[in-house]
Amino acid sequence: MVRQNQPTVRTASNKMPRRVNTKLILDVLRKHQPVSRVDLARLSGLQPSTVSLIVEELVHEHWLDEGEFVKGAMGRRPQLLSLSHDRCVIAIDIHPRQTTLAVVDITGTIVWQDQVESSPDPDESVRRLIAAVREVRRKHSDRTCAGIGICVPGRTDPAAEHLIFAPNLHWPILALKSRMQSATQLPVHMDNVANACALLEVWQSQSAEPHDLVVVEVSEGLGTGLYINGGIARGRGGMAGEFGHIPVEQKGIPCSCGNRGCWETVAAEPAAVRYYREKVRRKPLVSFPELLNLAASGDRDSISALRTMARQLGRGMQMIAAALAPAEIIVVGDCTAAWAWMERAIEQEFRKHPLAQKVVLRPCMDAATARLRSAVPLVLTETLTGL
Amino acid sequence: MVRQNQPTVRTASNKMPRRVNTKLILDVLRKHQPVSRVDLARLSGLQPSTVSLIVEELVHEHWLDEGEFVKGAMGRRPQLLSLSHDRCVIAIDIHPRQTTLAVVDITGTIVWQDQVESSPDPDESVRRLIAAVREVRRKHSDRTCAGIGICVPGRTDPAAEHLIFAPNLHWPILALKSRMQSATQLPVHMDNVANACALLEVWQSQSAEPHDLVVVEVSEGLGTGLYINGGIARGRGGMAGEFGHIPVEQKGIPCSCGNRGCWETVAAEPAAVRYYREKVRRKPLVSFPELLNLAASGDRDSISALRTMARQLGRGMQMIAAALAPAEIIVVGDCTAAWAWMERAIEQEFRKHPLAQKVVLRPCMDAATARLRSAVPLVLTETLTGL
DNA sequence: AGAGTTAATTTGAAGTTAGAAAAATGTGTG
DNA sequence: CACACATTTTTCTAACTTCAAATTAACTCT
Repeated sequence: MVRQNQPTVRTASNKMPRRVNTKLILDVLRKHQPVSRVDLARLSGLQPSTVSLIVEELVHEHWLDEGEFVKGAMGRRPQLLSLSHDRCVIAIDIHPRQTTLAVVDITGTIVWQDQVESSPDPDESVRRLIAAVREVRRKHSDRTCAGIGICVPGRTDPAAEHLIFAPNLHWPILALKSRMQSATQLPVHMDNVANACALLEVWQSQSAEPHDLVVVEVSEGLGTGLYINGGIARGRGGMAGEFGHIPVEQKGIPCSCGNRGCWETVAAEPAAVRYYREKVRRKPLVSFPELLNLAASGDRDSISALRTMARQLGRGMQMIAAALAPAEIIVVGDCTAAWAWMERAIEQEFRKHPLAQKVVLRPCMDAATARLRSAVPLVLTETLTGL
Repeated sequence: MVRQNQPTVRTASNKMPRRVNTKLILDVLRKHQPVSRVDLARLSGLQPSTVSLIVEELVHEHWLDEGEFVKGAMGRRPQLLSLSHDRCVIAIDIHPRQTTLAVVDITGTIVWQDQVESSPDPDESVRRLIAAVREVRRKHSDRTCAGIGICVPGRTDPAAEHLIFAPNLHWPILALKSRMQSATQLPVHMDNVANACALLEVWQSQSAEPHDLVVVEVSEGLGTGLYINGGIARGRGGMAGEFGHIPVEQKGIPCSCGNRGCWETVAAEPAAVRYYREKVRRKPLVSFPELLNLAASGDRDSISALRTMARQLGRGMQMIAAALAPAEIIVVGDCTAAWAWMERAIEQEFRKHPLAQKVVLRPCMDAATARLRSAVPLVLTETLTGL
């Protein structure tokens, strides 16, 4: 006799096919829009009749817009369908020195964006953020908001309820997600930069079936977002992806994690600053952004420091390539601004490993908007599978 | 106008809920058998009526056996259901020095097993294997065979059609899968030891929802099977899991991959043999099995060599813990016979890493039968989702 | 013997898709 | 300008599903 009563959600009801097929239609549409119903049927493998039913529903719910009739050869003219600019999500990008609020429609277009000033008092910061979101919703009340996507630096807990580790962030965000959720009555999804960017990359990918990819986020620390088997690998306690804390130097310098010689200690921003100071005679105190500026102005020592960092990045990425054989490794972070100087060094070192030959290695372009646009998959991947 | 006609299988028909729920029922049953229909409903979250329909089907197709009526307190007596011993799979375990053929029923019981002698001629070996399978099917024709699961040392190609890398194996198995498939008209699934064992561990797991886990296979080389996000992580070209080829020594000895100082060079069987030879004055040529025997007879030097290997294993597993945060790391291989001597060393080294604290580290017990029993999930995970 | 209890089945309603047929909406042609 | 033909889209029916409620089955207790 079994008495447990777990409210399992693993069961499939007779509504499941509709959920799956709706997601499928939207996926195909995202990659091929604008597209007609027949082509949607051809591309998805569904029957035209089924496509029509689903499309009707989606148009009615403002996911899709019916467009022009295409003048073609013979026969009835197909009507083009596109993702509606009416549906949007609210994006919140929390960055060490600034917080950005934006409205992004489901096509990925940033409709509106602005900074939100944070306060020294974390609680006040959250209040301001909530107020700003309310304001934005009112201003854009003509659009249907699908939810809120929050992109944070640092680690979130398994359920992405709280921010549990955010060294750079000077205001620890306690229960931001739940407070936002109850204040706005919208679905709120929060995740760290690396995971969010990984989701965005998959979302934007043109390939039919998603392949595994890894996002390496370089900042004060080194974080990775692992997209494996159709989802973000979270691991126990949401701690997966700490390649940055794999030791790579036998007698390295101490790391924040308590260990010594972690990859993070030789390949993140502080390491580049350190390399610079070791080179220059009059040891100046420079921040990483300043280092980037120096490099941009042609300063040799700073470029050299960035190259050293790049080599160390490439070296660590060998581990990622060997461990996971992802199709792509994508670098995110301020350092991508210096990609021109780093590319050769990082490539040279990375490709030394026999298992690194076929991995595409590239920077995430336009990182600032990427963090905002990532709110779309952040919200929709769950919203769509959930209903 | 779109002209592509990909025969996509991503669509959901109205039969999909049945597939999903059937799999769910079997999953719950596997973990709680014997169990009644009502309890199945409670545990799965499905309605009793739905459970009855699915159970009826499963009984009819010989997946389930109806058992006794339980004498309980009041009310109509529930009828117990169990996995049928009637359904079985054929397991083929290809091991460096021997190939084992077995009949395993879906409960995991090994019904019959025997060795198949291999020939110096690979082609002849395949023919003998096929003949042996035919013989076994005739002998066990009273059972319904769900398919064939082949467990191989070495790497298979992405579609697991061919064996592409099997250094230890002296007969390269060309197209074993397809030849077996056409010869027997049964679904054939082939995978390497680490992946197969990972699937088995998940299959046997008593926890409700599967957690990520990693199987480390120690033999001549070091291979891993990564179970992440509900499936084996394969990566591009099926090359995921090569933690063994991550460099861990700055100036290590050359590795078969072309690199130097890979984890594999310091923690696999040849490394243990090397450590032994470095210790002993009269350098004797011993194989790893001989080393294990020496250790079993109390020989200090061999035990010391195994301990050194164990420390190196623990060291490399830190990488796995940091990278993936799996709930478990499971060691497979002949060396598990020496676990008594290795455990402390491996634990001590492994737990040094701050991210390795919560990972369960253990050997796979009864590895020989594990390789055979893994044929069940190897065949059924796809068979069940496929229909 | 009858009330109470629990398990399993039956029945009807509602949601889905597939597939065929029909309708809509064009072009080309005599 | 009627009419055949082409192509897209919708309509309609059959077949499957699950769910929820009602019913039946089988047993215990008083």
